[in-house]
Amino acid sequence: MLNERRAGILNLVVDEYIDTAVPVSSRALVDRHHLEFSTATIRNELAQLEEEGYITHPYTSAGRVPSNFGYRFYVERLMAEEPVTLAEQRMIEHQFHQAAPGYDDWLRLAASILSAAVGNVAVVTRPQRPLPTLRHAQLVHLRAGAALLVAVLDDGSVRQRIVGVLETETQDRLNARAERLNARCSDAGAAALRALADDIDDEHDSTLVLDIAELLDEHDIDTELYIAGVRSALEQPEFDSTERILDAVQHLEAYHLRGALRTTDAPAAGARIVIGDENLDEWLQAWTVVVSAFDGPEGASGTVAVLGPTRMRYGRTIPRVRYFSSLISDLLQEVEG
Amino acid sequence: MLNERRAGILNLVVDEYIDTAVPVSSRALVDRHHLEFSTATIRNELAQLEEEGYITHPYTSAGRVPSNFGYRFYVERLMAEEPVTLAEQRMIEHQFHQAAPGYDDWLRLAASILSAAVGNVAVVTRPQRPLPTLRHAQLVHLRAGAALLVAVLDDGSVRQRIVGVLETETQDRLNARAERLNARCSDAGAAALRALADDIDDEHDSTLVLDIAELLDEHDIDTELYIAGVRSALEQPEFDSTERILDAVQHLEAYHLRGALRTTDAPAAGARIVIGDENLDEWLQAWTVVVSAFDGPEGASGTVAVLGPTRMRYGRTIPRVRYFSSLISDLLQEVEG
DNA sequence: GTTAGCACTCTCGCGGGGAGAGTGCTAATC
DNA sequence: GATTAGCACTCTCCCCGCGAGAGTGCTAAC
Repeated sequence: MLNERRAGILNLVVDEYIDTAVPVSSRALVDRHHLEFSTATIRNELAQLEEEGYITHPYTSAGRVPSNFGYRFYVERLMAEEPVTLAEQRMIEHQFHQAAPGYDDWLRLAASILSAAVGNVAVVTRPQRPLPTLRHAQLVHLRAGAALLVAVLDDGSVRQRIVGVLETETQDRLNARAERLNARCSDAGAAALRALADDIDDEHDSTLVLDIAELLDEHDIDTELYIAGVRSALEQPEFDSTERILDAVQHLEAYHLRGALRTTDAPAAGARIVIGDENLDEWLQAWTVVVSAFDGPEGASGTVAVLGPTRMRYGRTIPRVRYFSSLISDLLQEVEG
Repeated sequence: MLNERRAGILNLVVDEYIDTAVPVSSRALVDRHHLEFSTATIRNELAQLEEEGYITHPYTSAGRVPSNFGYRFYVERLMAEEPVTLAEQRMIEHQFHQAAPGYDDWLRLAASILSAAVGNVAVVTRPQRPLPTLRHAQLVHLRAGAALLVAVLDDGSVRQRIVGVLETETQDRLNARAERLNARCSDAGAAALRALADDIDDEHDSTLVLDIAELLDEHDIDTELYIAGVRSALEQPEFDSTERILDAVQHLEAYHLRGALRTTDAPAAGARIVIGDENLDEWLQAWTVVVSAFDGPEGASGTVAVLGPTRMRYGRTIPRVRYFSSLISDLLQEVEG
């Protein structure tokens, strides 16, 4: 369908457009890449490429712009990847080893370095287990009648809620109660806890167990997200009008991103690329998402993603998302004291 | 200095400008408020007000715009407050009682309702104690040689970091170690922990105690922030150019806001209003911050704030910040089961 | 002290128009 | 048959000018 010359021209068109954000003319192609054909020949080929749906015209006589279909083909067949150089790797790893070890700093750092490297929004999620179990529950006395229930899960995440308790409970009595709960509930998942709750005589203990079960289920809602580089993405020429920026700002909030990342499941190795209208969310139709999963301890997994306009430096972005995904996996493996 | 009529006119100018965002002309004042004087008289008064620094001119022949000094005077002497009506209060309280009790949902909700009520950015911080002490420490086994240290503080906040441990530690042994630490360290502050660490023979326990002390000190860095309403603030006409929006977007990230709120200490009762160049942060020079503190349990305190352009509906914003501040205090007092 | 009147200033929006960039097509060329 | 030169045509973009309109400041009269 696409002979070699035509594919080569498509490649150049996409490269050029990604680089300049300006619709690509036949003249620009010939001049900047010293093609051995005249602009007229190139024009014929461009017309063909348009016919086949790889590129379009913003208006009658302007240069060509890749279509989503064109980007797809480019990503799968044409694109030259720009690998992460050793020097770059060393710089990045250096920054990680300077940060305090811990999810918070590492994941925040990852988002920030990645976004700077690709010039778009980067999002990293904290690793979570699909069906977490309870490691340890705790009750912190707030005041007569109320306590903070803190649950530490087996993937290390922490969830809390305020619960009512007897007016007479002191911190000591709450501790005793918590110990009792831990003895019975440690390592139980939400379903197991619900079953357990029925067998417990003490009414208050039983309610607490149900509370914990609910906390375990809050999974999706509560995923911690680390976002960076909103500004650099919005500086791209596609965001020329204020409404476009405001829309983007609104959607790039944690709440929306969580939903967006949930719909595109991330491959453990390599990266998934979702271009433009391949996205399910409507607001993402003009965006491309490059996403990959990384491994945390105990079967937990997190997500690394980059979001940007469909006109994105794919050749640069994709290897870097892959690299960060495996880098974080490694870091979490090799934590030293 | 400012006779009654002049003050009244200033009041009208500020009201009008806040409402329309258009420089206020003598004609507009006379027509819209049925003044008993002619535009010429008003013009004379406006010229006087300008002389005295309450208002300015964007260019030679345009209407008047309040200066920061004018806003200050308006806020302190002129402004008519728009109290939170009973109906409004009921609606708001209703929403709170529908949410799951807990800092997370409540504070997020507070930010979101407040921002909708005033049409600007709202920020709420989780209540923290100035010098927190340890409630309970915990070690979660990650893998051989590494564990997650989780510290629950007396204000209910949770901090964690990854720490190195002996290769041979199992979860059971980590539990035992944690219990040993809790027995000695409960209710200790950072300073007390540091002193304690010297007396501990076991080298690993001692390191852990120091780790906990560091976690207690992370105070500022780690404040949880709930931000809402960025979009509605940026929709105001002062953000007409894309650079202005991008600058604002960048600065309205959690990282910057934390710094901004730290510099303006919030009064426990009432609200502090910091207008334009009264702000220390440079990027805030075009913003007004209305901030108030609320009480959490155990002497902890949090912050409610609204940020917007200096042209802000002060009469509406200030009572609402006050109201939310006391509402949150109350909610945290009266938690029921 | 107040006001009518007027000259003056500055912005804003609109329309015209020319330059320029590109295309598509046709006819000639290799 | 592929390639190319040439040319007419299209569409955008930007600049410019200009008139309308909004407002002021000032002066002189009330």
